[in-house]
Amino acid sequence: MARRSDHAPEELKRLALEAARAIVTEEGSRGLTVRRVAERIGYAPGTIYNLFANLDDLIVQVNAATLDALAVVLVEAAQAEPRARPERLVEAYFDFVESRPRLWSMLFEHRLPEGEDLPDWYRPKLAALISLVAEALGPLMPEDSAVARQAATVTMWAGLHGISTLAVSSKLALVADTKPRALGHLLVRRMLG
Amino acid sequence: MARRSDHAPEELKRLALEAARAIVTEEGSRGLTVRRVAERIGYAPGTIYNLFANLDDLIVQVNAATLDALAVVLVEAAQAEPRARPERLVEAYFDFVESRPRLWSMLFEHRLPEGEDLPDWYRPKLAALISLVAEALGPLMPEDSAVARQAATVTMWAGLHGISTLAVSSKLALVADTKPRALGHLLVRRMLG
DNA sequence: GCATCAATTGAACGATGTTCAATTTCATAC
DNA sequence: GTATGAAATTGAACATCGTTCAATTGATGC
Repeated sequence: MARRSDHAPEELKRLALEAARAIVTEEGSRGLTVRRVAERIGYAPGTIYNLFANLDDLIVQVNAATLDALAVVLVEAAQAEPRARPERLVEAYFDFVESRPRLWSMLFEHRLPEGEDLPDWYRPKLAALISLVAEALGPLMPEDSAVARQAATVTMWAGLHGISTLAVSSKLALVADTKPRALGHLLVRRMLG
Repeated sequence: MARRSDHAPEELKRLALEAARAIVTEEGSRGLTVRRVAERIGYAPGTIYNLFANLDDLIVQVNAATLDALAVVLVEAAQAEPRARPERLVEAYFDFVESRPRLWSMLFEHRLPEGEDLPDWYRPKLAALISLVAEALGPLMPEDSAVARQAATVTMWAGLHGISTLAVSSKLALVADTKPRALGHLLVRRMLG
């Protein structure tokens, strides 16, 4: 049984990504295998390789979707009036992380094979996220030059990232009794002067 | 051929950890397998399971050693006169990360199987690191309560962690042309008010 | 020298990512 | 309707992985 026009090729890819997302959500990235994804969508393992170069490619695409979802959430938080934005952004960020801890883990813990780089289409996604925050917080930042504002934004972003990944891997709770979210607010408050 | 008194049991464990460390240093955590470690020390795969519960256990112990090495480096940096400490600590931190990027990656990217926690002896190692920084920077911090100082310290620590892991996975270079180290200094400067 | 015991082995198992020749289905042409 | 060709799908095969464990080996105590 080949060629099922059950699903157009694009549809099939969407199905596979959705299945992968579900597996990671339910049991973490360790449960994500090519065979499980195939089984879940009712195809043979080999079919996955028509849709993705390999398992790493599939993972990167799931991660990209997670990044997109984060962008949506942050865009909304950035609509708030300027002075409320820092709080809103931090809240939105941690709400997102806490609602998808396993997808979040995979997003930042997955490593490509040595020497392989993230695909070119990945960079704009990350850059868009940073720009979003930079523009939302720009009016509130003390620094004058655009370069300095960019540096401050990236630092905040990396800082939030650090807090959330340590929290998700339960390494933060080992050394702090303060909620991750509170540390995030502290960080942003200080970074904005 | 059994019982080689070539190596006492403790010595053998040390050898295995050193072999694992070398493999990760040379080719990253993806190259680390039980069979490769065994081969490298001239034993059969099964022997590794006399020394470690499983591969995850071995990895956690390599990671613990990395953490210990970081502590050594930071202790030295903390000897400086109080006002020079922030700079020195940040420099020492990034020197360390840049000198062992692959060990560093594994330290924070490795995940235990779902539901398994880090061993109990791991917590004090992390806590000691935080205390070290907290005590070194305490005199320079504007906050009054010990709780607030702890929160600020953890935030700095998590922030540096975020910056360095994004840098090591080359995600930072995608969005910032500022050197990670400079972002680290910026973060600490702001966090210390 | 013999028996005991623990360390060590390596074959075996199930599962993994990946490949690819063979098969099956669909669209098209007649 | 049927034949043809292209394309999608299959699933067996391969190498490798983590892990287990009965068998084997070497040292130790008597």
